[in-house]
Amino acid sequence: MNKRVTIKDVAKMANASVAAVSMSLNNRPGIGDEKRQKIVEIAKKAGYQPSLVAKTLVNKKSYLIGLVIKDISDHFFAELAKGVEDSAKKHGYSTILCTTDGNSKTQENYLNMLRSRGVDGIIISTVVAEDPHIEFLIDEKIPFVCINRIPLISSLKKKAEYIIMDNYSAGYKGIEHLWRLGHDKIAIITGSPNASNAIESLEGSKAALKKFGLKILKRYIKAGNYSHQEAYLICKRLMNSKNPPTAVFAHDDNMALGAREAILSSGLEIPKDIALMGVDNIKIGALTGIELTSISQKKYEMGSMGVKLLINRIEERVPHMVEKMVLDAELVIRNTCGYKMFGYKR
Amino acid sequence: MNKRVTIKDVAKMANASVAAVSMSLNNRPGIGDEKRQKIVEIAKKAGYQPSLVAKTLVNKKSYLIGLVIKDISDHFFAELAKGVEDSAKKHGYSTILCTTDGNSKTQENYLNMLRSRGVDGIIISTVVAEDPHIEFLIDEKIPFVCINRIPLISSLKKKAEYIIMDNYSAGYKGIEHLWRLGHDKIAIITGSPNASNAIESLEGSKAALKKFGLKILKRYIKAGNYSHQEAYLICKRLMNSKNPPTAVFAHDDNMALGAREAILSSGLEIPKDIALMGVDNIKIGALTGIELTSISQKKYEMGSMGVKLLINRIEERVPHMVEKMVLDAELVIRNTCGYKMFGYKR
DNA sequence: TAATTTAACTGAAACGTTTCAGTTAAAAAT
DNA sequence: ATTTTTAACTGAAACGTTTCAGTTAAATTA
Repeated sequence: MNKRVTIKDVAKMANASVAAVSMSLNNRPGIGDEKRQKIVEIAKKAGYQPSLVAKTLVNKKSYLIGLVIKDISDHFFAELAKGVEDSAKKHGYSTILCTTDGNSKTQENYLNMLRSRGVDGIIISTVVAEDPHIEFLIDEKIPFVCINRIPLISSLKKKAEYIIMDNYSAGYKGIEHLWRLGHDKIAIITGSPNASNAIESLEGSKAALKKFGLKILKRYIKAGNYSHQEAYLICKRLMNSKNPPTAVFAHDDNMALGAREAILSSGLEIPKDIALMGVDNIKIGALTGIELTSISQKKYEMGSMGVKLLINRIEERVPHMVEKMVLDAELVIRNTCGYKMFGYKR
Repeated sequence: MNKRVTIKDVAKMANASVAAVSMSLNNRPGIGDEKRQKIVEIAKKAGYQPSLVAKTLVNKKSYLIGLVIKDISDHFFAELAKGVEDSAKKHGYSTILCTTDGNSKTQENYLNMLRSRGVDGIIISTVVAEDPHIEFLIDEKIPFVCINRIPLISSLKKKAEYIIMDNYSAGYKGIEHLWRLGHDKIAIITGSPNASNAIESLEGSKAALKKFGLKILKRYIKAGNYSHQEAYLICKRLMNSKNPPTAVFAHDDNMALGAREAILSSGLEIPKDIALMGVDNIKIGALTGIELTSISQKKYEMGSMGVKLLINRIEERVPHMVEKMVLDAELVIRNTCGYKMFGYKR
């Protein structure tokens, strides 16, 4: 940092009091038009820029929000982050980027840091089902909104504000689609077992399996932790097993893409030999030659809506209530399941 | 923000002076071991967390860096951001994410904001060739490092620290590869005409064209502004022109992917009917069925190295010199140019 | 014209830290 | 036993703002 020109400096230049300068620059009443204009002008000429850190200290308002995600290079989070940043910018807030890489300790450190920096609120999409850190946010009365994942402990869930997709329904719809296409041997690659979205998707999928009279087989249900690489390995193993599935439903597009590599490298064709389906509807899924059937998640919108909620809460303009939004899970049919080629069988 | 427990509070609890507490907690000398321990313990018990904003104000050190990029949902920037954030975290800094969407006014606003927030330094990858804002960073002595793009005004270029790829060479190598594969009608989709990387890539490409005796034709050289959609449109037009190219070299993978959609939608096959090449080597280029030949950019490394340089500069550990790194442009051959199928013709 | 209201302006405290110059008391040196 | 040195500790100023209680002077009222 540098020898900045401070409010004192302009006070001296304008020979006015520090208070007068502050009032002038912030359009507060209590100062004559003439003097105000003079001060404003002098401040401008001197290149005065207020110190947001000093302001933050006295106003107890930082215009800063924290964004806590797993990995910014993941397409899902990148879109989400874009929504967050755009909306924050529009409302006059800045965004501190915190990526945890799924590490709970890192998340804790970040949460502490954000609090120390006096952020006005937090957008968090890394909470796990029984997250030990969320309580701290509530205790400290730091506004926050969960995106995509929520705490599952009911006392916390009640108090938390969130925007999520209807994951149960997503999990259900995927299986339904595959089943109607004629598949009976459907493998599922789930997310992290401690993430609410993964848990609920799986429940939805299981419910559908049951509904359609399909067995819930351990060997067809594998945890992929939202990792491309992991999904690749799992799928590879699945392909080589004695009774390989005819369809794989990955509960995340990145994993679906990993599975795709495994399938293709086995010489199989999609969807002719095997159906593949993901969740999230990331952009690259639409590329010609990929054309991944998926379940749409409104990533950008979740981000931008998220900060809107957050700011409502921060500025308490809106009569306070804990907002909970669950967005519809919408099937987007492309080419990896074969609907367009073969149609529904049942 | 909230009723936090401050240093005063713990001073009272420990009945010690505020100074004593500060010294204890920061491991400064001048306080007895016994008292220090007692204070540390009490602080911990009370859940004391220092206010980084107060610290910043007095220390004139924020442990904050600004990251200024165009678009976080762009794979290139997302990887870069990951490198930046990881490295910042490792060094104890936090990252403020600023996305400009290519808007110069937005960039200016962000730069001012960052200064007002007292960031210790800035990573910026949105400077244009004749950027009017860079000078301000130099004047204010705010450490910054440019990534991927630099100011081209020589007085500024001299003073700026940066990490870039050898874009000239990238532009050259792409044409060379295509030429050796037998192509004479090569279209180029360039980046933004005011970005140094685009300018230099184009120069490299032109030099190669010349070298190999090819004409530099206006109708084959189009500015795509790093936009997928724009490149799609351009390529579509190219395909429909009376004398369509047999190869297109997009100076960015996103644009290459846009071009790819255009080509494929015309019923042409890659690389059989037309060759396609990009720059950046983004991850999805490696997906089976895409397999885009490209020029590798070390995105993550540029980001992490960038903050390393920045922090050296900030903390002035390293004898000060203006660092300039230009990374090799390395051709990564996949399937969109036909090398593996046909080999070099010349 | 004197008393009162109002508007313009200022000084100083406060926000939560660090640090510097002092003060006190114990330890070391004479 | 007195002086000197050292160590432990404290009060207050400073960082750059905002705000509140006062002060001054001009404008209004009686």
